[in-house]
Amino acid sequence: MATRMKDIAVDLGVSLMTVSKALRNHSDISEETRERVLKRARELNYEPNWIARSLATRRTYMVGVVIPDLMHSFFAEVAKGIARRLDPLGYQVVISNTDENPAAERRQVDLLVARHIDGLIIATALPNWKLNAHAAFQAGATPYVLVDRMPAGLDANYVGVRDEELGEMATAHLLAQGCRRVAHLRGPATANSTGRLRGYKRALSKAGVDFHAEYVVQAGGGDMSGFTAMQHLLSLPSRPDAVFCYNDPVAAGAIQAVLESGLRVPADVAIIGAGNVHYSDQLRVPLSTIDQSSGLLGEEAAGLLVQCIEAKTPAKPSHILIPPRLIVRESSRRLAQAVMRT
Amino acid sequence: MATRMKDIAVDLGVSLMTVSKALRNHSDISEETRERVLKRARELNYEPNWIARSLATRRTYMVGVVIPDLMHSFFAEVAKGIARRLDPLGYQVVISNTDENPAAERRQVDLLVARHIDGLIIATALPNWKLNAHAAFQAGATPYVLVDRMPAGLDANYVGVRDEELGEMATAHLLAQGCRRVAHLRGPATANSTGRLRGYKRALSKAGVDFHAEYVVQAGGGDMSGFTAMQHLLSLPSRPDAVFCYNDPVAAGAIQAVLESGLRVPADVAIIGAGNVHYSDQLRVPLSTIDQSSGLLGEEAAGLLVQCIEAKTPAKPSHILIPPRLIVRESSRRLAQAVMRT
DNA sequence: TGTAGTAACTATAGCGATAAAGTGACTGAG
DNA sequence: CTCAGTCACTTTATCGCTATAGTTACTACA
Repeated sequence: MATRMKDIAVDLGVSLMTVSKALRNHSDISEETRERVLKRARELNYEPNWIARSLATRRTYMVGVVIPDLMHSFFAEVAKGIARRLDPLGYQVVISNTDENPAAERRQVDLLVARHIDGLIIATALPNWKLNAHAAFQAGATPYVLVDRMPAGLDANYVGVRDEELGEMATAHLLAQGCRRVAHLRGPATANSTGRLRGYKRALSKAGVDFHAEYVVQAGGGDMSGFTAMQHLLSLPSRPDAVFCYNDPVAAGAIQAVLESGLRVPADVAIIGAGNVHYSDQLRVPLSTIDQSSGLLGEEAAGLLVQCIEAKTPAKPSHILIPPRLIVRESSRRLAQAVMRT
Repeated sequence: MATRMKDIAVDLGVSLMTVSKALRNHSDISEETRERVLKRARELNYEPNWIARSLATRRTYMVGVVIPDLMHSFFAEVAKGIARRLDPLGYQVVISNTDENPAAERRQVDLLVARHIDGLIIATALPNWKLNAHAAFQAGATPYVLVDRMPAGLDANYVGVRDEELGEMATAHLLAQGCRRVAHLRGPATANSTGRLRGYKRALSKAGVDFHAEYVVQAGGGDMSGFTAMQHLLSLPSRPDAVFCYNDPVAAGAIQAVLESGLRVPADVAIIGAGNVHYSDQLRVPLSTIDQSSGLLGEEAAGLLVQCIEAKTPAKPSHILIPPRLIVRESSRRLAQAVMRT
């Protein structure tokens, strides 16, 4: 069996507590004894049993991460960012997948809270964070931070991208390419999607281009929805010459729809997405996108969460917003100077 | 604070053990008392404290999963398969990323074992599983299962694909398209890569095509390595007209190299990969590939692991091999009948 | 009628740590 | 010389649960 503190204690003829304190650099122990304990611990290959420790301290040094889709490289990158930040601090990251399913999300959150994780980072699939959405949070005060997705009507710790700025940046880029019939495939009814839509409108108005309601079509978030939504746009009497898509998967679906209809990207329809998922540059038409610094997002979320965990008193929710970055590739490049601009 | 068994016990005027047994459906308890306990537990919203339980039972119901790259959708899918199988059994899955780095892998495995996980599933980044590779396994007898990657010189529980069959299938397909100068971008020096290479050779010999050593080039495993390795192949005096790539990322890199050199895929060079990663059909040229049933792989590995965990006596290692499946897309389709063949 | 046997609980010890309070030997100020 | 004040430990009490060994009543059988 593994060595326990007691073994070291008996071995050294001291009390168990002396060992415990020595190992944790407690001030109560003489330099000499500490050395003896540390030495023997190393020799016996002692490893603290964190289960016992957790029971006594009520800390598990585990952090839960709940994301809608592991397969979406954006979230995988967020998760890696989180781990990168938390690993050196001794936290173990536990990732759960919800497949964009609110019920699954609730279940996973409950499971993690029941596991007594110290904190939670969530990219939620819930469009609005109704009271009672996550029962676990009412009772236990497990600290949590939201990333990327900001559900409507909630004030919580949040780390995300400036959505309005993102929408404006993407749209302005398309306008700068000379496109005038710029459409938008918007996402689900979340604060993010609404923010991006606002940015889209603002860019149009700044450029003095009229807003046409039929140019804004709802797409879910996956490539299939992008495909069908794009088909709809293509069927309009006055077909758009550019589309700002809610995210990269939607954009990938949109490109497919355009190509299948016999039109060209970007010559006939310029397209830009958002998220800069890692295969975007290998698509049939390398995809222009707005980078959301997914790794950084994760790191910031982790940092904020640790703050909350270690704070004695629960501070009021804070928001960290990261600026978007335009990445121009082939799918939206119509003018030579566009290359320069980036 | 959360309700404890003791609260229920006092509340009901029975002993703590009665509650404990009742909640675990122990035979020792009368139907009537059990009902009373269950009812009160529900009312008080009791949730067992698994940390305490773990301390007493020496089981955590956590399973570690160590993979080389979360961003690679193949592994993300394996992880999802594992979770799909383990979740209903009450296990929590803890995923760790190693970035293909052997040292990181060792560290992650140690961390997980120190966490007292019940078992481990590893897609290793170690080419050969030297003695002492994972110190954790010498001492503690944490059961583990390897997936996908089979390091050389080891007999352990393993779940993977029939590599030789995979290599033969891919190569035979390219030959069937009429290609005769079929090259192979092989992976690192692992049993998998070697198996695929054997399959490649066998297909050639079965078709009566001579084997040319210069047609086999080492590529790491990522798209960059595929890109440079392909450039090398293109510079050969007798340039290949088809390439079987170790995996999809390598194939994606290879396609890029071919296109950049001004040649066409598949007209000038047909390409096939392996793994069927989820964006393969959205690449510049939709990629033919060999599907490895990644989700199934994960499920099987999880099933095998649970068997090991629950076995009283450690059984001898078993191997589960899954047959590969050919998926023909544009990157290798030269003949009309190829469409029929699939 | 006495002895087993069973059903249904209860009591006692841990699991491997930590927190908080206690103890004895010195030290030093008044 | 005395008494409070450190220093360096040791003791005791949990943390919340489980395993194992009692402990009562009853029931049953010869």
